[in-house]
Amino acid sequence: MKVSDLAKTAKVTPETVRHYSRQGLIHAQRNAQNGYQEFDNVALQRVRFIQQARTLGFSLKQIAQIFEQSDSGDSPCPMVRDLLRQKVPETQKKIADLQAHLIKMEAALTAWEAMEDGVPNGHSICCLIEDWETSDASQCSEEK
Amino acid sequence: MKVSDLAKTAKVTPETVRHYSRQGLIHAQRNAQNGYQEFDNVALQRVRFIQQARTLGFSLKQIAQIFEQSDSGDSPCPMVRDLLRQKVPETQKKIADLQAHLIKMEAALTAWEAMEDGVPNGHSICCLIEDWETSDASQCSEEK
DNA sequence: ATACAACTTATGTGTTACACATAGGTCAAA
DNA sequence: TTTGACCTATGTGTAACACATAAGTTGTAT
Repeated sequence: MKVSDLAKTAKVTPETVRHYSRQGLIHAQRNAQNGYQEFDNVALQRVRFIQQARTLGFSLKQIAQIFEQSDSGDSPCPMVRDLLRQKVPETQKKIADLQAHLIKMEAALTAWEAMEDGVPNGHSICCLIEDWETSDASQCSEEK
Repeated sequence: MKVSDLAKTAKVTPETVRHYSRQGLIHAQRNAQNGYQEFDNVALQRVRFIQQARTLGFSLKQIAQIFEQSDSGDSPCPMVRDLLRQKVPETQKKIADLQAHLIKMEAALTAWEAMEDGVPNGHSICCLIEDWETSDASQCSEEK
């Protein structure tokens, strides 16, 4: 398989394949005539693995470590398990943060729906954001 | 206020203040003697505004646009409202995605708890990730 | 046969929002 | 006056690619 064959099969861009190759995440034979990269099914499996791991929030660096473990004959599973265990609370926090933002955004939009647009008056840029913490957008448009 | 005075008051790093200044998000007078930047309360207000807007997911580029609107005498509020309206569904999607990942991660961790570590066998890197889609980690460790 | 589109290569730059390092000038206190 | 803590500008690094460049290669259609 050449770069774009692998890319199509794995449903990524050719650039992504080259990126992984440059980073040493996948390996290729070189065609002696033209220097083109030639990938096998192991590379395909790895690209698919990378995509899976990426959607779980693993970085390429972490994925590289997983491959190193695996290549050296050790099971990467304990490491993956540890990484996942760290990721669970991180993900929970991200969700909580996003939900808090969402609630504020929706509240602000609702409050603004009936409101006049505040015109900048030299000491206020946009009350919508400035009054965020107080969640009090009631005095947003002060004077017309 | 000098760079680090502003930084301390706004609770950001001096680097962040310089970054905003370089990007033109805040403006400074220059001390004629030594070329140091001299900030006023408007700059402080802006840095605080930027922090608020950043936690809402606005990029520095978007914030710059808000300032431009504001500086040219127009109310940035309609723009901010539009941006927020876009952000609500984006945020909802992010939350949904993260929750889906979280469920899978927790399920995988539970399934693995009782499991032996799979040893790489040449065609499997780490079943934990490979069998992600199927959510079926039962045949993870095939042979010891 | 040859022109042409569509591929490949390596390399370098842009993206985001800073953090950090460098080299050097400035300032207040001891 | 020396130290330590500040300031300056500039350049590099981060993550995971996307995109542009210039140049060689391949396959197909004419």
